[in-house]
Amino acid sequence: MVSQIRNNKHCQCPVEATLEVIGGKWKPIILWQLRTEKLRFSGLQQSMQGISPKMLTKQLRELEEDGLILREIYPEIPPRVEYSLTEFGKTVLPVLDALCKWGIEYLGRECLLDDQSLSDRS
Amino acid sequence: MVSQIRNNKHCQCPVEATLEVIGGKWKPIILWQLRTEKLRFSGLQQSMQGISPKMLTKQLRELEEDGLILREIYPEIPPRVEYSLTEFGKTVLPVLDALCKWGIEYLGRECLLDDQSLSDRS
DNA sequence: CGGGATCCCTAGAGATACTG
DNA sequence: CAGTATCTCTAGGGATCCCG
Repeated sequence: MVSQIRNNKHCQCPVEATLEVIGGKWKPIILWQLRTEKLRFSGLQQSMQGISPKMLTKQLRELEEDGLILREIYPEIPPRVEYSLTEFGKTVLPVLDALCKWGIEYLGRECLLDDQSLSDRS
Repeated sequence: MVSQIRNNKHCQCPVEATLEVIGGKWKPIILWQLRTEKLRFSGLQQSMQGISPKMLTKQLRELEEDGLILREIYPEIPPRVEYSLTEFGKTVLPVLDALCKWGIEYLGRECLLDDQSLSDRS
């Protein structure tokens, strides 16, 4: 798995390296959306208000390159592509969960995403 | 404490809101450096290879504005300013720890910072 | 449907020099 | 010492149009 990770030489700090993989404006949301179900490109685009197709493509390619998500192409007419979390991708969910919990507890942000399945938040 | 947080209207997702506060290239490192000791501006600058004074100032101001760090000014000649974590700032350490651990475990990054005091990493 | 290609454009980072 | 002030410059995001 590790071999699939982009080797960003400028990332020496593991925190920075992690943020390089799961951080940014869109990646946490993408990972969160894929947490429970496979989604198509158009499905993801709809669930992420305001993202352009170019940006969504870029984020998905990077997540795929890092081995977090799987891209399955069905050679149909019209074409269908489904994205899902890999087993490796699932290992970041607890980390996202930690970020989410701190945001809710200390920043008073409500979780606009589906907050039912935060692992064991009371 | 919460009232001290900048109200970024564009941050609805708590994960994004958290990353707004502790994310980026420099903030995790600053918080990490301050974890065990007060540091002066020059001390921080030395421990963070390559950061410009302008950028360091900006990051410190934002962290202060968000209530994570305390800025103490000693009216001496030459002037002395010391930065330290607030109690609120200490609450993010476990989150940083989670990011750090994932980076080390799954990205194979070594912790170049002082990795002794990662809470209870075996 | 699921993108790619192109153009544009500005926020923000670096470098350098200066100051109370 | 602990920062500002100024300038420059480019990576990266939005908008638009096109393609297999």
